[in-house]
Amino acid sequence: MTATFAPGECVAVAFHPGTGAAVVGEHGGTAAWPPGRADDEIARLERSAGPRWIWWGPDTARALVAAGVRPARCWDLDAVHRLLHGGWRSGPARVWAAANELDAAGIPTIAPVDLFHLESPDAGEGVVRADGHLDPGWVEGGWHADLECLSEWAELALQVQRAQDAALAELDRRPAAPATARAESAASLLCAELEHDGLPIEVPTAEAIIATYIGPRPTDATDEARLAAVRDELVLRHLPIGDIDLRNPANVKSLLRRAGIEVPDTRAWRLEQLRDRHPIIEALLAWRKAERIATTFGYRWLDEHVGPDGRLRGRWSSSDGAAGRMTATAGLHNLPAELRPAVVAESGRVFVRADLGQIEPRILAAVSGDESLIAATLDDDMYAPVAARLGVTRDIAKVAVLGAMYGQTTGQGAVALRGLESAYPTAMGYLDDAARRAEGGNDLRTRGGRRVPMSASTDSGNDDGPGREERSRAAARGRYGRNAMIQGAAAEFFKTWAVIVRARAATHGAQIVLCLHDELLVHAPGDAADAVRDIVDDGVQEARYRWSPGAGVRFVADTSVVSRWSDAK
DNA sequence: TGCGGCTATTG
DNA sequence: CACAATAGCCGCAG
Repeated sequence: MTATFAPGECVAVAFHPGTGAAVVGEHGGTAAWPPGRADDEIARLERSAGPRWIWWGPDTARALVAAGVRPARCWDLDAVHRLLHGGWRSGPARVWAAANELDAAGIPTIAPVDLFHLESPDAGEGVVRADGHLDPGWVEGGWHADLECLSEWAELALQVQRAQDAALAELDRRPAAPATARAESAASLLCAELEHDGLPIEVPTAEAIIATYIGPRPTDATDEARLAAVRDELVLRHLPIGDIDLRNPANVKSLLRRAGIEVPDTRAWRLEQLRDRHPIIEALLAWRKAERIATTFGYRWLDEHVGPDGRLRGRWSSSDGAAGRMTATAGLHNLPAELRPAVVAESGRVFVRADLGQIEPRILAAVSGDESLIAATLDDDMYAPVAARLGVTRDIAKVAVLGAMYGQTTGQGAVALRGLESAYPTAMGYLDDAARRAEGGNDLRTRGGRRVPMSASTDSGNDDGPGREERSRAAARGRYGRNAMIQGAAAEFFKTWAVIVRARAATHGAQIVLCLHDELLVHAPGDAADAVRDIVDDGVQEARYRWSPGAGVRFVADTSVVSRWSDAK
């Protein structure tokens, strides 16, 4: 039997490669297919109805991408749960509990002994227990015991989606929250694709760059240790004293003391100012650079994370951390600039690279609604009008604005901060308000509706009242909360942009291969370069409208078409 | 073995 | 060295 689904209808899907797939539409249509047919039927439904697929979380997205299905629209219960409730903890049991207003502390777990005879859910009890929680056996794998279970799992997903929909609609003064939930869902799917596709790397080029720091690839562990000792010697020969481990900061301090140099720590920026005091400083800085490559971005890193197809792959999360930025492992978010020449588009393809200009101050203007600051965003360089208004240099204006968003209270920016307060009282008031609430341990919510929990982080352990410790912690919470409102909203804007680009670039055979907080790298067929470039640029304006309809803030992107990542900018 | 401190890299 | 992140090595407690 074949169920029909209306175009754009919400259709929950439970999918497991070994079991098959079950779908349940919001208007009651259902279908289920065994493993052999599931992939094709889902792809067919995607083409015919183009539903908004509802699924429990990233595992389903990964399974679909692995099966070759790349849906256009989705609703990721896990991603929306993290948006609504904050933090990183999620998973079906928590998502279900939150949607049904159950205490997460009451979530049942499987006793360890039961793990050994876990075949199918208890016959006596259904998926929803008497206390309202999901049966842990179902959560741990029972949901894909057979097609019948998949159908029930999909039906439950549909129920959670309705609850989330209602919760989003009730968010006070945040009309963009439902749009943010959709963007966050698509971003989660994008993460599954980023994991699958990887970032194109020219391995011989990467090896050549690594070799300039630490020489050719060691033949074995002994050789590796020998080469490391040779590097150590280049530093230690400047001050031949016994038993110094350069990897131990305390040892380095005493080494420098022999050269008559006393430092509170041995960070590079501090050592750089002491370059002319002793030649060992220069040698030590070079050693640090090489050590970094050897341990973190060397041959082992290449072997572990670059596949035989020349793609660098890491684990992606669509909304980790404080304010919901995307995160990635395997060095995808902190690749040293020196290695970027190794990021090369494949033959016949190009990179369309774009970054959002001055995204955080523009976001500040948008979320605060400060008319004067909004006016400043009309400039390509919004620090210029701010500097003119304050009567300071552009550099001072920039430091002051960034300092206001980070919570800086000392240094050069602090003086100009008073100027900001009188010139842009609405924007500064917005930041101060966020900081005050965070200091008091009150939860925050970003423009797009992401909850930033502060209450959980207020535990101060053993302290005797409001002493210096507690005041310092409160101040740290204030800076954290102040910044989370900006960084979090910027992350929402970025993801909205990214998923628009993802959808439109796909029709040209192009894929996003890197997301970097305010920067996109799209791997596109050479003859689609101009089209994708337009998609990226137009996408910024589309994102501005979707994320914040009606606001007069101008957002800008710097876009270029290159073969090598490092050729941009 | 796990965790905090230090260090380096990025936006 | 403000805000965020990942990741490596070291010393120290258990």
